[in-house]
Amino acid sequence: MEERAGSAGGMAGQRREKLLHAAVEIIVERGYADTRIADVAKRAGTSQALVIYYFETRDQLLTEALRYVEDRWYAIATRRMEAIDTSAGRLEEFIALMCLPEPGDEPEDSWLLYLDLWAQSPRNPAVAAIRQKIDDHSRETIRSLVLAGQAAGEFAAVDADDFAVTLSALLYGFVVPIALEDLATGPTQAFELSMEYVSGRLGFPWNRRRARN
Amino acid sequence: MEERAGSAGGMAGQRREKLLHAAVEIIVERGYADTRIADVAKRAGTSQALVIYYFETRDQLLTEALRYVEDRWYAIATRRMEAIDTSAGRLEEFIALMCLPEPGDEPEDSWLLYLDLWAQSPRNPAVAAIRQKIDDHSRETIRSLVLAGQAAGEFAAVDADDFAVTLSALLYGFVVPIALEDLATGPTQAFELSMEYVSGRLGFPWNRRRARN
DNA sequence: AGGGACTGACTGAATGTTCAGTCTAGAAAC
DNA sequence: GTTTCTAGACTGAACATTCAGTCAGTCCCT
Repeated sequence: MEERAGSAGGMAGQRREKLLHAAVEIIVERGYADTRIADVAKRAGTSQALVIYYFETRDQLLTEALRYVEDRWYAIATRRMEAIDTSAGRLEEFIALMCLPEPGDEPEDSWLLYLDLWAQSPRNPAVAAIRQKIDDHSRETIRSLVLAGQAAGEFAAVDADDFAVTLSALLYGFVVPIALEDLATGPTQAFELSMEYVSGRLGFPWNRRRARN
Repeated sequence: MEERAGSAGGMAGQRREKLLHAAVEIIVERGYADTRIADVAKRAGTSQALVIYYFETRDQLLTEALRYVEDRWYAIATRRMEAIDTSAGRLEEFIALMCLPEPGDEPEDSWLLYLDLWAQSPRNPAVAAIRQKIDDHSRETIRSLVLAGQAAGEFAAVDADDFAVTLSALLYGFVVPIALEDLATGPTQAFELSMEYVSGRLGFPWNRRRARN
């Protein structure tokens, strides 16, 4: 153990984040319902009691872990999209982020987390709130992208709300087979079919390029 | 390890089905992971030991319950679709069955089951197989409907496979908010947006009617 | 009588949470 | 500058409960 814990804030904050990171890993491996405090503690190299010391209850640990993932995902997504200047390009990036797993992905980016998120939602209000926020965020991202693209003359005049609801559903529908590695609907196919729908509906040109390393 | 207990006998068969029915109810109420043998036994009015007597393990009980639901759903769907004579009408019925919950619905028709099905799939091969079968079945249903409609001149010439994959994803994407009663994407909206996509893509006329008794 | 359907009582293995402290770093007191 | 004190970080060991699965035996039909 190199570091001593004393200094207020700094050390404790790091410890907290390490626990969250460990929790996410275990959730992906064992599933939300089968994630034990003991597993998380062992993965983080500490005691069970410490986990409770930081999070009070198992439930709070797990829900905070989900929030942690969600916040990180959108932070990355926002940064990546802002680096692109056309609405069509941004929308394509958004779709790629959802459909195409990337080589250096952390386990915490696994879509498996979303399946657990959905399954826990009906009986866990805290989880349900996280899911609602993610879904709203997704729809709003698409909606504002469409409006911006229409204002810039890139996109045809479709109802932005209806389009957002539909595309969001389509993408989450693809999340299931992608997360479960269903051979019948691979990431590339999901990406291309999504782009075909989007470009067709919004009336901008798009052709299968992007080998996505 | 022989055959399952009394799969042929009258009384035993009924008992078995009652247990499955109870299991489905409990899964919908408490969630797959939190479904206890004791809950199922109590709901069915028998003892825990009897449940094990019929199903050997908790896992077999739960996976068989999922199979039971799936079989019943498709039996009903097939019957309903066969009562309609146009491909467009059949497709509409299929979409309605997926999007619009009906008044007299048994709890076992709840889409909540699907969320659990997906969440269990990554770590439970038996569940994964059921999910795969359901998904394949869904895609194949759509695909053959499209081919039939094209042969009859009802539908435009789209790639039936791509269309099936896309529509299947869209519908399952709508299943999430419908099951979770997300106000942002209600059943009626999901149905109408799905039909708009389908009619637009396949090139047949459709207008918002159907009050769905 | 015999066999299948069925049960109450039990067990052993988890597992979330509590608890009674230990240890350390720095502040306060001297 | 040394000692004392304090608060927070952290832990090992229990505790209390929950559950899947076992077992010895009962009931009932033929």
